[in-house]
Amino acid sequence: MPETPTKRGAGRPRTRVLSADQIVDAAFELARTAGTAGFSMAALARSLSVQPPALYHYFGSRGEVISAMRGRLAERIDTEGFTDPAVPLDEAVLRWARTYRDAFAAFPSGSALLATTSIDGQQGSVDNYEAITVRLLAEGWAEGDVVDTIVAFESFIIGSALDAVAPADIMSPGDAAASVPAYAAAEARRAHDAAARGIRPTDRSFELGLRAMLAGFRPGSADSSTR
Amino acid sequence: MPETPTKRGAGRPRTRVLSADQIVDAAFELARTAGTAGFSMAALARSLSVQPPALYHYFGSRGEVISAMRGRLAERIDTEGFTDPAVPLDEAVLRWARTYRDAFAAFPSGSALLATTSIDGQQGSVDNYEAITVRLLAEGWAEGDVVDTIVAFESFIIGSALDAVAPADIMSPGDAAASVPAYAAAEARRAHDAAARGIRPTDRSFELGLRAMLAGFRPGSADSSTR
DNA sequence: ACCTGAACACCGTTCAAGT
DNA sequence: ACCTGAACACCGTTCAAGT
Repeated sequence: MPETPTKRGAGRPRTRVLSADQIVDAAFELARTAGTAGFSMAALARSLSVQPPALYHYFGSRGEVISAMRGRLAERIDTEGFTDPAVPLDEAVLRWARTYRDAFAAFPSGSALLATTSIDGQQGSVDNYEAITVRLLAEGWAEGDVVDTIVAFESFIIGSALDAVAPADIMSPGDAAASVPAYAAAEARRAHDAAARGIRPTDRSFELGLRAMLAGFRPGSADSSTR
Repeated sequence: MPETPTKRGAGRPRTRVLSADQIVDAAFELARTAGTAGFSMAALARSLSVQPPALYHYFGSRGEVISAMRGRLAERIDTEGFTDPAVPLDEAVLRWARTYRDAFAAFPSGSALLATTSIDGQQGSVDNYEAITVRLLAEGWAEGDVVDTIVAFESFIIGSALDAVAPADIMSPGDAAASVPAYAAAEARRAHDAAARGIRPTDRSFELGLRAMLAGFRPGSADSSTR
């Protein structure tokens, strides 16, 4: 939807029409309204009332736009609990994991892209990793277990973010309910319990899994599982 | 690459050229060789030496082809441990989770697609859920926790499958190493330890996280975390 | 029924303009 | 420097053919 129907002719405009930040803003808005399938450079350009090639002055490719979106999301992840000794480790992890999942669940295709795109050089992400590493070492983690612990939590968080943006009925047995009575009953119960609590089923799965990982991950817990 | 350069004219061929199974076979081969970006109906048709519209006689859309691939992968997930009382629960979960991750890590874009596509009506998947549900109930799980437990494990597994297909250096601090000394050292240690064990770092993260979840998830463990 | 060929409405990206 | 317009090589999907 062009906000101003004034036709821009060819040539450099007198005043700058775009900015990298503005493009990223519009990209989030587009991802929210158009979804993963509708997320294209052409649609992004339309939402900004410019021609697609104009975007390439600010970003070298579609991938770079997505990478910039990822950087924005990373800013919303709260890792401050790790550097504050007054915050217990469990609490720090809970805050980190919840803000992490929320940030990426807000960008439907973000989780998958995040998970498969290299962090390399993304200064923000790396700073977060440093804070977590320092804290885990202080809590007694073996140096060789620190990154594996972070990756295991991130895998759970990213998988949970994907689940959070999945269709609400993704776990429903549908027409097959009659042939899987125990599962169908458990699934109905889950939906009912979540509704009674005023949350989504996916939210409780996340909290449950997160606490299980917290309970299972203790310093040295890796020793027995090393093969 | 056309295997036979014989030009097929218009009209129904005397003998059937395609089959649904054959298309799915070719789709896996294409996903393997061309990756997510190169996975298109046009490329799939080329690999089968047919024109793209021919595929639509067997599958209604690109999404249906992917759904069929997902069905194939689901067949490779081992849930037999859950129905065999001689197999301890932990062992059953380990087998299930490992075969699950391996199956989807073999199909790069599969994990993200799996996670965001409804299971609804997929008979194979639902049968697996029934077996797991029956076992968890027998082990003392509350009915209201069963599906959340399954979803939490699946979130971890899918996130881990994404990590397994990510670039090997995804956790490397790269140029930022100097500014994050503790993390850089821990990351180098992780890479070194994995190499010494003859495995990939991502494999150990998976095993570590899986065992943490197993240790943390016990019947009734949800009670204290319900909010 | 099962394929080709033509067609439609899209893409991402490049590049020569114009100011 | 920063935009438009034209162009290229692709897409997914539909539909009218042909046998």
